[in-house]
Amino acid sequence: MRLYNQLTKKVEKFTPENPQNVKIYTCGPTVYSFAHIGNFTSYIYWDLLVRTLTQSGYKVNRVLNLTDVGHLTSDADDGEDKLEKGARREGKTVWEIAKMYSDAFLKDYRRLNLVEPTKICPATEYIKQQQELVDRLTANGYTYETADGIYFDTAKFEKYADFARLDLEQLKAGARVALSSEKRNISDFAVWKFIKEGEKHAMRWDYLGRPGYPGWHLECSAICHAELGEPLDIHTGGIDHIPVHHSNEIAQTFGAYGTKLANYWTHCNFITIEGEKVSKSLGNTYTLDELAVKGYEPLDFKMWVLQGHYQSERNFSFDDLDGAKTRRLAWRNRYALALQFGYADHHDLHEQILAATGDNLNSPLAFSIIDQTTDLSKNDWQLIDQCFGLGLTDVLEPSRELLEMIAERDAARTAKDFATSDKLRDEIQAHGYTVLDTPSGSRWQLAA
RNA sequence: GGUGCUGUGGCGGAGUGGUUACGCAGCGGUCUGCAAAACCGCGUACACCGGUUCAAUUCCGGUCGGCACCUCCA
Repeated sequence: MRLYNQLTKKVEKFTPENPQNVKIYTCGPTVYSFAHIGNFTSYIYWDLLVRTLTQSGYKVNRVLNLTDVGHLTSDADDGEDKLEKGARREGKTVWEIAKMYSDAFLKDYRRLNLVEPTKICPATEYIKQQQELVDRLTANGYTYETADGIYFDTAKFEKYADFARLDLEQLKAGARVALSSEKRNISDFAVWKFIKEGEKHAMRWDYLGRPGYPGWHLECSAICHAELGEPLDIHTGGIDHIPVHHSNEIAQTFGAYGTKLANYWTHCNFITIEGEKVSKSLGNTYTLDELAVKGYEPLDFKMWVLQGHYQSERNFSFDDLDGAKTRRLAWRNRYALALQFGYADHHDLHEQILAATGDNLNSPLAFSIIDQTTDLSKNDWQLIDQCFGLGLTDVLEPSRELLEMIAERDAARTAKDFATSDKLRDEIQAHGYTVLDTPSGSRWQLAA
């Protein structure tokens, strides 16, 4: 198994600390609105990662967090809390908002046939651990206090800029957010925010004798420490996390525990939609439900995602999605034929697929192998489903009545009674199946 | 301004110093009562300019594009 590692900026051989307990942490969603296809792109690629590791014989122990704590929409002091905003918009409490969107996320997660994490951790269930982390940072001399919170002093962690190759001087020049007057360095970040008297903030916890809430980077370090322990084998996320979120996680964990957070850091690229960046304000993104309305199953979308490589920029378009949908239907029908013809197993298929996916998750190459191998067996397709989770083998076989109808049509056709034969074919089609006439008799397929 | 990624046939998308990627769409053929499917075949792709080399889409240098992140974001 080879994997790109952001720590070294190159593809490396993957060697876990313990093959029987490969520790993976995935930065999860902030649950303040419905997750869209851009969000799910990353979880689909991490599903591929987990499946590839499992297929390679590793035992995966994976934690996914849910950011259900409200955080500021920007670093500016007057920024608005996303959950609070969502709650006001929908006339619900912040807790109801978090619950509702967490449930929606997990429902979509399952619709995409994504392997369940070993544990899913809502950040609000780890407040004590986050406070303890701040305690340790303070005890170790990494923090300072301002009027609005407790900040991490990034100047105290000399390797801060290395991970993202940040140029802190230049960052200052190009920053689009004004430097808070009390921050010592442009890259310093809040680990704990105070709630001022009279300030509305529904989610609040007492800390150091006053109400407040955790900074938005804190939860990942705290949950990793509590649930997995450092070093993790792999920490995943989107490329947007590299410069800020993950740099901060690394700094916090080192500051609190003196340890390396993870051995491998891997990030997926962002997709654009019809040539534009995914943006909620542009309203150019889609949820799985919105795709379903247009006639695409969640797994058709997953097929589209896996046709590309996780590190490349993809542009989503419906023309492309049509292609992925067609290809997936063709695969399901190849499975249907495998059921009816009973092809022999291809014993080297597993090895061939792993040679591709094990090489930095090259799913497009794996797919080409599947297309080039004819007459795949039932078992082969089941293996492919284990590798990619595309729901190819949950094909619903025709009922006994339908099979009889197919046989009846075949008989009519052999007797050259084409009127009856064609009528039966239409009826069968109405039930969602297409009939194929092969030299060895009629076979069924799923209708498009 | 900084950092990183990227430029492959109609579209998407792997890969490689010299031999078919693959998929979708299209075209032709075999088969077929018709249709469908399946199978076979077809398109003279690798941004541009130099360099290295017997040979470069593949390595090196430069030019010109495109994109993302640096702000909550996967």
